Amino acid sequence: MATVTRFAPSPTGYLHIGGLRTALFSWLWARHNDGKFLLRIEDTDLSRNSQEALEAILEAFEWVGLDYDDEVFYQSRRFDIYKKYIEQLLEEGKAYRCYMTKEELDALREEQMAHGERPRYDGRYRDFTGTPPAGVDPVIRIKAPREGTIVFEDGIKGRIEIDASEVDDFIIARSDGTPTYNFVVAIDDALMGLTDVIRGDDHLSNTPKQLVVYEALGFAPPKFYHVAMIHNERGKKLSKRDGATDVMEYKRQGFLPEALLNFLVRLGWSHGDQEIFSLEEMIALFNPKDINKSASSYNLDKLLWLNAHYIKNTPNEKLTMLLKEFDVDIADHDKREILLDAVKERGKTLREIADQIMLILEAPQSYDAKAVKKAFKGDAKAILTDFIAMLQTWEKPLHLPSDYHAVLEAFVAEKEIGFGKIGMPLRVALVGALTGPGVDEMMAIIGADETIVRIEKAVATIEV
RNA sequence: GGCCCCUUCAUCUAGCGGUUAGGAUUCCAGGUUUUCAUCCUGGCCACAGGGGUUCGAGUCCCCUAGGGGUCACCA
Repeated sequence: MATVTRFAPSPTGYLHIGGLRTALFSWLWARHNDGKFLLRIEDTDLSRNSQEALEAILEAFEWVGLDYDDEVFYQSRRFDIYKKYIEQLLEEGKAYRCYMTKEELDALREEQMAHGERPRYDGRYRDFTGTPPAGVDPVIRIKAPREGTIVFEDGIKGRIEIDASEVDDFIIARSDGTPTYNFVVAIDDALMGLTDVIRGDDHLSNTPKQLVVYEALGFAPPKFYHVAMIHNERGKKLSKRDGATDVMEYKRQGFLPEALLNFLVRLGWSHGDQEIFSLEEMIALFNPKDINKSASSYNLDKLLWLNAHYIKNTPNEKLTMLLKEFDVDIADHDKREILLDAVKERGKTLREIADQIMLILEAPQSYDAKAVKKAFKGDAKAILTDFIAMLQTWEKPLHLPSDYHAVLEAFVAEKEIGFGKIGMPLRVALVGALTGPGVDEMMAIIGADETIVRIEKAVATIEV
């Protein structure tokens, strides 16, 4: 039997990073087995859905490159299917109408709480045969087993046993006739042919309910894998206050999708000591049996490290394209390769790379005070002035970093000075700071004319 | 609170009865780099606690503590 997995978000907000991880696990497992990965939109609560949320989720999927098979399933378009099964259960006596109003239910709950009991439906209409109260639109409840245990073998947590008393006759259709979550999930998972359901372990307590539905309908349940949550750096549930939880926020911050996926796949899953995984390797090596039982904490440093790694290994052509999102267009720059090679190992995000590029391409507006103090001293002014002269009278071509390097070498030889004597003030003159790529590379990138302009401008600021 | 799940360095993790408890990120120290970054080398740092079982326990069992999840006419 071919593996079928799914991701089933409700369109109530953006795609959460935790959701992406379970989606990734499901996707990997389907691809690993040459199976299917399906996308199902859980929009049965008509009042909470939004089109924007749905589009945001699909956009995020596209960005990270997770593709899904078949059409997208929308639960809101499958109400007649659910209705059929509700009627079937009603006829078979496996479900029943409950005429308790919301108010009565609330009152019952309060009373139970007051007695220190667990709030729970008391089953008062389970075997009701009398005349229903007038003016009440009933909900429909499913008959859950009254004794025994509900058992299933979780692919990650192992054997899970829940006492039947923990599962009450839960509502499968609201008083307006719309079906509820645990009911439709079970039906769809069965009808869509799911073999493996990989989801967050916040669903662990839903599983017994869904198994009640499987049982009532005579469906064979899939294999369940409940993945522990991702916590924040303080071990609490990941929330908006912990920084980015929206997948698309990572794009905006300059992360590469392959870095994000690599980061997420290692949160709760591992393959020996391996840290770097290409998508192909993930597909080849992933197996849900290797998923960890325990919750993991989000760790930005590691993501940043991975992102830097992937940026370093991204071809310049692709980098050029990606950088356009960050207002850097160097597609037509004749020293593009030198520029990117010089810069791609100096930033952890595309945004940082973009900043580095602009730092080189644009003449400095100001000079870092510390750098000035360190570099523009002694005979720096005279040295820079003489260097301009040498550049202007240089006879050989000036294109590559090596060409400029030759000038530099000739200069220090003639002046009988150390490299640092010219290197430091030159660096500050070019970019206003004592950091960045080699000065010969920077000169090659901006060209001899611009180099001279920048040095002249710097020289003018040096007193003495 | 009931029920369920979880517990190895600060963090992600390896381990599947016998290991100097390994790797990665962070941090620190060197090296490379005229700077910065990269890169390389080295270092610091962990089996939550207590009982068992066993010749032997991070690994198996029990208890305690801590953390998390869930208890809707939401999904």
